[in-house]
Amino acid sequence: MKKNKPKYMQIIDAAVIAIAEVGYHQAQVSKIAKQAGVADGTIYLYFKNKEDILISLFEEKMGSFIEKIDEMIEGKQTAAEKLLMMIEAHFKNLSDDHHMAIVTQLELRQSNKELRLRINNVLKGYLRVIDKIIIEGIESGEFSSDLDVRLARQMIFGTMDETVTTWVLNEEKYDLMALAKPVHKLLIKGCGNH
Amino acid sequence: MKKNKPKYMQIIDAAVIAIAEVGYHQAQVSKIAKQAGVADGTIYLYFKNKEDILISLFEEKMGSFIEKIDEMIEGKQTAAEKLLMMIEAHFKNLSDDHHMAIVTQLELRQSNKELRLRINNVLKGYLRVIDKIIIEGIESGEFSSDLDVRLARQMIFGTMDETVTTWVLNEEKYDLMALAKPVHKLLIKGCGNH
Amino acid sequence: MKKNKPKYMQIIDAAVIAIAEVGYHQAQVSKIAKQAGVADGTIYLYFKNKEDILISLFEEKMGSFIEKIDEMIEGKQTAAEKLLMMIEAHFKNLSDDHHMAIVTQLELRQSNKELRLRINNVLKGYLRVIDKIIIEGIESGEFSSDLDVRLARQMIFGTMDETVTTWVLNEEKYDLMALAKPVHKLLIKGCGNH
Amino acid sequence: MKKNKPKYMQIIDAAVIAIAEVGYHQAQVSKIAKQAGVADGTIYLYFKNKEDILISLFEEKMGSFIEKIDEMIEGKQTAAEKLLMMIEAHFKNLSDDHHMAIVTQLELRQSNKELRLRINNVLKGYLRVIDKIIIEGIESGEFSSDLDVRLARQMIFGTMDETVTTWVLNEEKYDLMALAKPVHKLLIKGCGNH
DNA sequence: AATGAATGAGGGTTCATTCAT
DNA sequence: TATGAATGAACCCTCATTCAT
Repeated sequence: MKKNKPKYMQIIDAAVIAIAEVGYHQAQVSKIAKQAGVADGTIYLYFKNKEDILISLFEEKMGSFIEKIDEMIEGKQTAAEKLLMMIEAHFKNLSDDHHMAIVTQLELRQSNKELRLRINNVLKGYLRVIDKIIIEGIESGEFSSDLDVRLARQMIFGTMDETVTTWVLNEEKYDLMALAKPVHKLLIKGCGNH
Repeated sequence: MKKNKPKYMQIIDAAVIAIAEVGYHQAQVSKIAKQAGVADGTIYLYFKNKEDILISLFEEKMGSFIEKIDEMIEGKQTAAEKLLMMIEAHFKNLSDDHHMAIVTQLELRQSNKELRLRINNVLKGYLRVIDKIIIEGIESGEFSSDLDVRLARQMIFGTMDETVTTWVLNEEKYDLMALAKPVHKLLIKGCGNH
Repeated sequence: MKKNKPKYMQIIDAAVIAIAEVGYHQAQVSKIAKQAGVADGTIYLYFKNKEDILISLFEEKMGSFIEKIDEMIEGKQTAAEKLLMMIEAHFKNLSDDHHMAIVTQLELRQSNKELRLRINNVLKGYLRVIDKIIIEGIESGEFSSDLDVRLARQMIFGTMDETVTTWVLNEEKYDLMALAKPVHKLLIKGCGNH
Repeated sequence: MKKNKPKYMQIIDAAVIAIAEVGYHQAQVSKIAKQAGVADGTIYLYFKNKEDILISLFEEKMGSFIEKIDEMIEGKQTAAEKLLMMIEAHFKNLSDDHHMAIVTQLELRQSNKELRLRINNVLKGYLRVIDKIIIEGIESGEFSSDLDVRLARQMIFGTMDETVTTWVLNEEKYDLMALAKPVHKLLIKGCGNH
């Protein structure tokens, strides 16, 4: 598999940095190659085209993130605990990687059809995790029984996403992690059973 | 003022259509000009460059939307009613204009610095409206007194935005307006005072 | 005749300034129009196209210069005196009009076929004046009898022109007029009869 | 060094031809590329932009010409002989290369600031050669001791230049080389010591 | 596998010119 | 005559991608 070859990740990591620094369109393939320490042509031994780098990058990083989340959540009992775990993991993940945060929140919002399709495909895995938590919460009685799963998921994801985007746009001037608990409280109340 | 010149709005409307159809990058200036029924050069009598069309388009449409919202909200008594009004207006606005919905939710998420800056500037007006509702809700006792305004705003805007984006990505196959009430209920619960 | 209409000279004078300041290619027609205080379209009531302005400008200014020279020379007796008169007039003419000096020495050296043709046509009148002086000098015995008229003319014109160009390129930092006499002496020696 | 790469000279030679044929402004980069047998983009691997081709072309050709002249002059004893050698070399150089003659005498007289600056820089090398001859002539007593070096240089260069330009404008209908001796005689007389 | 020189399609923008008023 | 809004042809340059080595 491609992913085992060292240059594959080398290029992906270079792309994250290059794209975060100057934006996707400004990040020429030759710039990424230079950053990765490989020749321009080498990029095309590992990626179909420039867009493929962007998508692969997301698939790679997000894929491992979802796996990690899944594991972490297993260990928690209640839906509320699982949700908190997820929010914290989500925030921590992006807090820890400045470049990736920019790429995720800004650069990946490119509006190309194929790009969007493949990104949404990856995101689906994440949304499924959220759905699982919601359904579990409803079944356990933690969450309101008439909660619309799709809407609840949109609220949860939308809120987290908006929170991170705002933080990135504010140049990460404040502590994102500190927002995990209050955001969680807000969402729990929204989903909750009162 | 530019806005009184018929060609100004003519070009903006053409741009909305052209960009919605093929995306911002694929929408050549000449294509927009053709759609508007003007010469290529005419575009540059009204806009500094291509990007300026995109921004102006947003400023124009969003600006008038915010004004409209502001008026509509005036007529409502409680914060909850105002919030519902806003969500409904937000959803209706985009439901009614297929092309604009695509441009707003997808194309405007371009990652160019200046673009983002000017868009955020417009958005601030919208966020202020949301903030006003939240603060009013807190003061009237409708909303929890320990509600963090910024977080609540991020939840409200994030949820609405995510809901519309999902709807657009699903090719508007279902009725967005029907989601206004349940989304409102969800958000009210989240902000609410229990 | 066009030349009697006030706007004709108004535009020409504006063109000299605009072209001297930013160069022919940078001097947009609209800029010249503005400088002249007329509408863009008005230019085309007096000139066929942009290039026609440049040529007309030269024809106009150079034409009257040649006439002037011709008259001044009449009054002089010897060929040497006539030559000095001409050199002094040539240098004075360009010394007195900074903008015109730039246009003549630099901007008019555009390499467009038609432009060159018409400019040469005007120049011919000047060269004829020089030829006349040379022939007179030969006939009177002042100049060498085996002087090649064309070569002598090229020496005279070439030397004057190069002197002015060098002066312009040196940003007119020294007194051009002061060079008239030494240049004259040099040329007389070259043409002279020893 | 760039100059060793075959494509560099290939493009320069193509540019000389293309520019001589249709003029600098009419000579599209794609036309030059085609003439050179390379892709448009290849041009930009060797030149900063279109103007850079024009300047490089001059630097390249003139640079080697000056070197050549310098060597040839070494072998001559008197200043007069050196001057003749230079005039002959100058005329021969342009006689032998029809395209280059056009480019040098007409196209390079473009009035762009940076262009002029860099061209003058190259020319300085040439003017220094002329100065050297003049000074030598004065010191050896061949030339008048009160000769102004700058003026003499302007006469020499101006006369040669004007002679070549006239010849080019007359479509090279006569033998330029045949003028070397008479021009030399004229100039020597001008500089001479009588 | 790796290189990097070469490719060439593609498009935003300028500005001389026109023409309806 | 005069206007100036509108026109649209024309072109340089970038950069993702290829391919001979």
